[in-house]
Order: sequence, then C-alpha cells, then structure tokens
Amino acid sequence: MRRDVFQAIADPTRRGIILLIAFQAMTPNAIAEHFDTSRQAVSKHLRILTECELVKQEQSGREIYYQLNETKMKEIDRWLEQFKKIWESRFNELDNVLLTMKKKKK
Amino acid sequence: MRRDVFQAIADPTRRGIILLIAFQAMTPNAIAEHFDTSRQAVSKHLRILTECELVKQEQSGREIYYQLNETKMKEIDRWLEQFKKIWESRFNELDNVLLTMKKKKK
DNA sequence: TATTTATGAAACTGTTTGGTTGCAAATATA
DNA sequence: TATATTTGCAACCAAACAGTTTCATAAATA
Repeated sequence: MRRDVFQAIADPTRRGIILLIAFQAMTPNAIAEHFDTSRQAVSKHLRILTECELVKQEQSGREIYYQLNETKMKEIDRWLEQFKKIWESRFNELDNVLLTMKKKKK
Repeated sequence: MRRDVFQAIADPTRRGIILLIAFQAMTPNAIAEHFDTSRQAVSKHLRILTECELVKQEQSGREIYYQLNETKMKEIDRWLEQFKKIWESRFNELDNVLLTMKKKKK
C-alpha cells in the first residue's frame, strides 16, 4: 500500500476535500454533502489523507472535525522547488551563452 | 482512464524520471539504466507522462529524446497557489485579531 | 432507557495500475 | 543485404484502488 502525499492528491475527490477544508475544518458528513459520493467513500478518503498526515482530526463530542495540515502541503511545494532551481540555473546558463556571444561580437 | 498531472506524479518512478530529465533530455534506454525496472516499464511511464503532456519527445534517428515540459509542471504550482492565498488571508485575519487585541489593551 | 445521529471499519466488487514477456517496426551497422 | 539496436505496443497478471453495502460503537437526545 503506497501512502504518500503525491498518491493522496492523485485522486480528484481528495483534491476537492483538501480544497474544501482548507477554508475551514469540517466533519465527514458535512464534507460528503459537497460530493457526489457516499459518506463512507469520503470517510475512506479522509483515512488516506490522515494516514499521510495531510489532514488532522479534532474530536468534539461525537463529531470529528478534519482540517488541513499545511506543513504537509508544503512538502509538495518543496518538491516543486527543485525544478524551479534547475530552470533558474538553466536560464543563467543561457544568460552566460548570450553574454559570451556578445563578447565575441565586440 | 484518468490521465492528469496529479495522477502522473503519484508514481515514485515517474517522479524520478521527471527529476532525471529535468536536467537534460534523455532516451528511454538511458533513463531505464537509472532505475531498478525494465526498459518496457519505463517506456510505459514515459507514455503516461507524454499523454498528460508532462514530457515532450524529440526524435533523432532511431533515438527519441524525452524532455520535461515545464509549462505543465507549473500547473501543479498553480494548484498550490490557491492554498497559499487561503493561508495568507488567514494570517491576515490573525493579524487583525492581534491588532484588535492590542487596541483593546490600550 | 430507547432512539437517533455521527462515525469508522470490514467485506465484497469492478476497475485501474505497474509490472512482465513477447513481438513488430524502424534505424544503424557489419 | 543480413544483423544488431532502439523503441513502442499488445497481452497478460497480481496488487492496489475507489466505491458500495453492512455492521459496530459511541455520543446526543427524546
């Protein structure tokens, strides 16, 4: 069973859940109302999101409020950062090439 | 068959391929050498990455060079942007709360 | 206390996934 | 031209996935 952030956000319903609770913590029932699927299916998604620590639970009586764990979301951002760095350095290389060409022109 | 960027980056081998070719375009054989899997499996991953436009092909004789499509990578970044905005506005709210508290103190 | 409500979990099902093996097509090379 | 190399693709398989139905548990409420 693969269970990491990237596998978690692969499912469109889970991305929907993430976006929904990003605004405010919600209970499974309230979340399920926003999707065209059963409460149990949402519950399973929440379990997956919990397992990879993308969401946190907060019990209040018999209700459980799920909220987004921003720290874990930043993991995705960090992964993207790598590429930004690669692209930046590539642009710098391009700059150098252009600079060399300019020099040769002189 | 779901085929979007998020589904594409869900697989760890595909994330590896993406990172690998981010530095420089490579052929399937060369890519496969970096992973503990068959050339055909890599070929399948490349097909998926191509279908969701995360990579571009460039034929050179019988060799095909695969390179990353940066534009599509930015789609992931845009998705993350939403959350950054939500969090920022939440921090601003927090600022307001703190500001109000300060005023009350006076 | 009996009933309703909120939730998670187990069992089952059809579909998707990631991998393998084998083959065909096209290009390079002897 | 015959052979080797590079590649994609189809068929097949076991595992994982997303969903459903059903049930158990715990808290709220009548």
